[in-house]
Amino acid sequence: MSPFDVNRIRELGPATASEQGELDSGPSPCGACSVRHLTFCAPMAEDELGHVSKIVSTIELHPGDPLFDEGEPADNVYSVTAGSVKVYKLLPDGRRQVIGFLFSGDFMGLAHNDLYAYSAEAITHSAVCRFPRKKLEQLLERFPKMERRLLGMASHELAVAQEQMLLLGRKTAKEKIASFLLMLSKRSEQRGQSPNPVAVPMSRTDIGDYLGLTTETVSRTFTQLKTSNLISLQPANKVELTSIEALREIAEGI
Amino acid sequence: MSPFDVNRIRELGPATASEQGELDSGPSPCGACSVRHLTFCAPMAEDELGHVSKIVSTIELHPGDPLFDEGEPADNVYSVTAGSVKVYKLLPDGRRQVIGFLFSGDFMGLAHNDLYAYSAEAITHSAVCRFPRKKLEQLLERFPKMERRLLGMASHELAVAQEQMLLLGRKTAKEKIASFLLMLSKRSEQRGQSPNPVAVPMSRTDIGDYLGLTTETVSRTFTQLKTSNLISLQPANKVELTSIEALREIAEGI
DNA sequence: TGCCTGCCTTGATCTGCGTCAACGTGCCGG
DNA sequence: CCGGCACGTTGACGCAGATCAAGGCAGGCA
Repeated sequence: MSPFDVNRIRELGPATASEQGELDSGPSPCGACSVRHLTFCAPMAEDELGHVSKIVSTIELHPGDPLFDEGEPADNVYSVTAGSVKVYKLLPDGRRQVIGFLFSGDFMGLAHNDLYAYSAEAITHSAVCRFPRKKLEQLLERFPKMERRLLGMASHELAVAQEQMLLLGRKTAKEKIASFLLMLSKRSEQRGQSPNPVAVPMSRTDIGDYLGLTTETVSRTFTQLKTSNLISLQPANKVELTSIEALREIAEGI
Repeated sequence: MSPFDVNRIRELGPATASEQGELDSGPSPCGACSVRHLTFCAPMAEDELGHVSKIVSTIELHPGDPLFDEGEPADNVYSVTAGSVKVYKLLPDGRRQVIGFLFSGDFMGLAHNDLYAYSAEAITHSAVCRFPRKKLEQLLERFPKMERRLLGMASHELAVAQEQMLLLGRKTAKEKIASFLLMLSKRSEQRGQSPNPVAVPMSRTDIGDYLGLTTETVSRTFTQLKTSNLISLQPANKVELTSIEALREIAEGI
């Protein structure tokens, strides 16, 4: 049975998902959350988790399900506990920029004004925890260590965003794809999942919109890396990185 | 006398600079800091500023002066109090991405690991406050409201970075330049300086490295906007935005 | 005053990636 | 089992912006 099987999700209590990052659901006993160490809830002590459980609700998402849209009132903050979510911005004529792929532990919706600055949509079968913004702010006020954790995560996000600016502004298509695969692999490893072969759950279009390329160029570049024996495409959207070192050199423009 | 005249800086006490954003310097009586409302020190009460003054030192920078380099130990956090600073990342072969232009109130150096993720260098004659990281962390622990302010500023930075990803990944040269000028104008206004004509203190090369373009393309695009009577170039690196509305439509890709 | 140097502008040409088009492939429902 | 549809791949061609090259212009200095 796949860890993402819907029936299994229904069977699971909210926090019994294994370290593979499966779905939480149900009325949120945070105490059993298997990915808590990855989230902004990490610094909370066991006996404080009740305060978190009290304000959180869990949401199950299926591929393509929207979570919120750019411009809506930012009433909630979300934390991904399983699966994968993409966040993106649109131009009026439909041009799209994916600004991030989110996995277990990542949060979204921390708006600096009162509107979401981007839209969010599930890529795979996923689970997220929803925190009403006002209540979360009260919680942060009471638990500064949680606020500190959030600041640490935000400044990490910022560093990731800056790295992405370098990629978008100055790297070639080949360098972009190599960087992207290495990033996915590294993040997969950080979550305790296989870094190689790495799961690539998003479509070519999503990848293109993340890297500032078209789907055709993404496809051609995958083919090129495959032909150079740097990667090999495997079933179920897995990609094997045949030579991580060579990929790293390409990614850095060496 | 120009507000950036070196002699004037020497004359100024550290906090007597006017609302125009002139240079602070000297042994930092934060109480007189004219841009405090823009910085992460904003939430501190008058009678708490001594704690800040005690750990801060002010630094004067001349055009081209480096402040720190990518990869160095991130021992300090900096807050810009006057002038303009650029932060950038390099690829091994010298390709450069400017990831931000900083003005009064902006901070830098909040690294998520222990190394700076980018380099910083003064564009114009500038002043920055230096906070030893460890001591700042102690201060944040004691004053959660300061940490909250920093979180707010970091999440604002994040939103700006995401907007920049949209620009880098999906906008044309003309849209990039229009967006850039409007951003400079807006930020100038936020600091209480003239939004129009707007000061453009950075070189064409810096602009290109910020927008993912070459200097030639930046120059040509300025010429094109000038020819279309949307902007006019004025002395002292000022640019008048002749039709903000038209520029906004271009910037949004309408 | 005149030279030098750094920055900006402009022109000619090239090219990486986008665009347009066709086709392959796998999944799902009837 | 078959048709339809979404997604991925491949090919031919075009173009926005890069590259290469040549001046222009203003400020600093002897």
